[in-house]
Amino acid sequence: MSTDNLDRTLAALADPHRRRVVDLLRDRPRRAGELAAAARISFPAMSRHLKTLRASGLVEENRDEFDSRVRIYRLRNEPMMALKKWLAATETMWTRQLMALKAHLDKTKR
Amino acid sequence: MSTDNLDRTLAALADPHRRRVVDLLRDRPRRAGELAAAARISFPAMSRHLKTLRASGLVEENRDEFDSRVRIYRLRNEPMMALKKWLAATETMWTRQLMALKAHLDKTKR
DNA sequence: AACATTATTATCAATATAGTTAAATATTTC
DNA sequence: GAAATATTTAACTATATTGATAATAATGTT
Repeated sequence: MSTDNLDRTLAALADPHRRRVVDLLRDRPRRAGELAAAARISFPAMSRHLKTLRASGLVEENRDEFDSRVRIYRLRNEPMMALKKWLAATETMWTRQLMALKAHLDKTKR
Repeated sequence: MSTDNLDRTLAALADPHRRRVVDLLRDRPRRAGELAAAARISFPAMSRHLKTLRASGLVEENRDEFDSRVRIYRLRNEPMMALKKWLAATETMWTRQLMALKAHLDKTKR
């Protein structure tokens, strides 16, 4: 089965460390090293998680304007919006079912 | 890092076959065999995917009322709602940032 | 230029995931 | 009760993921 963008978003979010990163980036953009320290894993491990997150489009990277050794990661909202949209479809289903149930009950009552 | 419920939900949804199942179950509850056929994978493979989905709480299983050999799977909404809630937190962030930007622009204009 | 800092890529071992076929379980049908 | 049906569990293989340490790359500092 082909792996579309939503798949990669969900796969990226499935890992606890990566979800932690997303949660941290919600507050503000942060440097790679800061994220590694916060997640209590090695720099290389975090680096690969960030790569995964970047590939999914969930985060973007920019060099610090004063020290280009430093890479600042920040959240992108597009993948989240896509996920939200997919979730909305599920909700539509529930609404539909509730309406069907209501219709049924109304009919039975008659 | 501990694997909480949201992690398991996301991990379950990360697999394309399992997302396909969720999409199929949106229409209506279906039997295990029907899902395997629709996803073009073997019964055992589907069975394990369903087990994963059940463990995450995304689906529930019930025997068919007329033929108890048949197992009917249907969607549960609770994990989806939890996911939606988590997503909402991210959106809050964007709103906050936009408001901050607006405040900044207002100040600069003055 | 030499050294320090920030982060990534390479390599390897451990673990997890997913698929397949064969066997087992439970239930219905004849 | 023997055969058929629906599904799961077992056993095994192939592939992917993740983490750690060592090596590399790029930039900044003295």
